[in-house]
Amino acid sequence: MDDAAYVAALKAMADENRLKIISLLSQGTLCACDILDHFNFTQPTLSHHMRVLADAGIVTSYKEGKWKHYTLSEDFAAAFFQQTTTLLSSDQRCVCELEPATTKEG
Amino acid sequence: MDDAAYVAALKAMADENRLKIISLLSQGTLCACDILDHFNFTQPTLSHHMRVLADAGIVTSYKEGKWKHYTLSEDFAAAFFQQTTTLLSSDQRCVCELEPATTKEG
DNA sequence: AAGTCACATTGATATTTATCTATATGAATA
DNA sequence: TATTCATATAGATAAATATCAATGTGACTT
Repeated sequence: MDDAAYVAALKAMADENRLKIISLLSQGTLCACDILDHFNFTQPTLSHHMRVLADAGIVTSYKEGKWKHYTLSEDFAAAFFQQTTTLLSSDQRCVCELEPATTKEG
Repeated sequence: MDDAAYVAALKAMADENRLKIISLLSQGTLCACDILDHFNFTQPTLSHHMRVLADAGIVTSYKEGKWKHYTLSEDFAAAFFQQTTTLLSSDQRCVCELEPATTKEG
């Protein structure tokens, strides 16, 4: 997981409903319809949230007939902890040495 | 850190610029003007970002004359790791037992 | 083949938010 | 006291996004 993927993961997690989905999936695999039962938003909204989580690499999925099953990514937790540790530890590569994204006018 | 505070922390972290600010502060205390040197956005924008980080409990600050110094919260890292561990572990309190926020019709 | 079920996509809307310019505040300084 | 410096606040704008209703798609069922 690189920095961009870490930001994407944080963005995906930074939503009450998606956090609850992650919490549900930490118990085991669920199909979309079972996840939907725990919420009051509509099916397209769940579809949106699941896509965000999948794009961020937090969940994986497979189809079985009509159903789509979602599982927490095996690697996600370890990679996320790793990146968070790097971020918050003082011995990381020092970002202060990096240039701003574009040059300021002098 | 409760669930609401955890979401707030994730929202605050889910921004490239604020992540970089956190990374800078992991090296030690900095005043706002020193942080600003590493970015190309304006001073009011930094002020906004620092407020978000402070409101989320990620940074603390104190004034010294004209300067405002920012430091990573001492407790934040441990609390964040704790919450993340709880979220991703399968032996958490099962969210699936919780009711949806409002009752569905039917 | 027609219908139903599970899920995805489209297009619209409302809210949030990152950013800016302009200005205010408050402390140091000349 | 007038100025300058560091930071905050206000107000505006543009982009992102969470949500919905409507519809499409693909698989199973009858």
